[in-house]
Amino acid sequence: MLVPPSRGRYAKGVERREQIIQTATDVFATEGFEGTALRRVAELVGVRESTLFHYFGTKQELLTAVLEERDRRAHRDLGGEGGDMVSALPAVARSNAAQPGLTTLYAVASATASATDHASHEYFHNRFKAVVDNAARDIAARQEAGTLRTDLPAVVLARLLVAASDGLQLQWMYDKTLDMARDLDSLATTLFARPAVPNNQ
Amino acid sequence: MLVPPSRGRYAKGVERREQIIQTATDVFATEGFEGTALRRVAELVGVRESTLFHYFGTKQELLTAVLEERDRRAHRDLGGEGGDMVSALPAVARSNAAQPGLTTLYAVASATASATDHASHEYFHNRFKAVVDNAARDIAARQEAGTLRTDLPAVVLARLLVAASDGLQLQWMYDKTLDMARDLDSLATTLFARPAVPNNQ
DNA sequence: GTCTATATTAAGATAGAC
DNA sequence: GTCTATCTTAATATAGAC
Repeated sequence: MLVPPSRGRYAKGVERREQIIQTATDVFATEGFEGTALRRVAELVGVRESTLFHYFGTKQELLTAVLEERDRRAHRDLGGEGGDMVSALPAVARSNAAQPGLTTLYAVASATASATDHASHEYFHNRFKAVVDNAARDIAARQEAGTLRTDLPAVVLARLLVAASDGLQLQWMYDKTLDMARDLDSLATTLFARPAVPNNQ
Repeated sequence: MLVPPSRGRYAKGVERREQIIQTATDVFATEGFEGTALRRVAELVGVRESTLFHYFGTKQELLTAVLEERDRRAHRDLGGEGGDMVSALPAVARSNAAQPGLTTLYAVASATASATDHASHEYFHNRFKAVVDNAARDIAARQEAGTLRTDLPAVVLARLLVAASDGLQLQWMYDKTLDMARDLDSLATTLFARPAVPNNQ
């Protein structure tokens, strides 16, 4: 990311890299992160532990790669760029509900990495900024189009939308019968709706 | 709990118990939970480690006691029972922002304890239920009083309010310049406001 | 003042990190 | 394999009921 390799990665390396991330995703999602030794991941991939460290210098770095890959997939699955985030969040929630292990992994990591010296701190810091900014851009566009309330700044609505998303996820982790997508949809469509001009009082 | 003590706790024991919780609160809030040995807490209290284990069977149990005491205090500081939760949350947020360590401790623990076999799982499960129920009761009362929108069920609004609260806290952990209280106030007063009856369109 | 539950500690087993 | 932190067990000191 910082220094591009002078020769580029060999095809085999790229593939192995993906394979490790995929396996680590499964293992971390199933057995947790803290409690799991990289040995498990290495065994399932069919390589030595040292091979893992060749690709990812530390266990935390591998975790960050897993989370980044999750982001990339979510992004891909929900169609391209920044647009339409308000209506996309319920779908994201539905997808997350279908992957309890991975979703919990994200939640735990996001809370744990808040210490500034934590290895994944920068990742989450940037992620929150990017997600809120994206949402704000989308919301601002809708406000200009007249389909969203304008009595609060787009950034505030964006923060609240993202916050509700993460907060509902936490509640869902303790009660899997909760329908995050439904509640988020209520927020996005009903609460964010443009209030009618008052006719009296 | 199962067998009630035949004689009850001595005054000395009650006091020491409180002292341990207070010290553990400071230590965990400052140095974290995972990374901290109970030895540190014992030293600061001025007792042996085994004394800690006499009062709290496990480290997790001590953590749960710390979190419960935090709840009790927050409850006390904001005046009595369930009422007025909607307008109280911004104040809670302000109070939390003034205690970054303790707030982070709660956030990390709440995400970590979601596994059903985790020692603090039941505590958080009950807590979420109680907090959302309280909020829902308050919101329902305001809906009947005509001061809150009625186009969404009280429970949904309650879940969203609590979710926004926890979610904003997470964002704040990565950007301490965020004003959680202000955003929460916008949610509670503006978004939850009763929409006017439309006059046209 | 005696008695026994509770408070405290000492010593060591176990498990996990490095 | 070594080291450190968590937890157990058992034994001693002390508070407070009677």
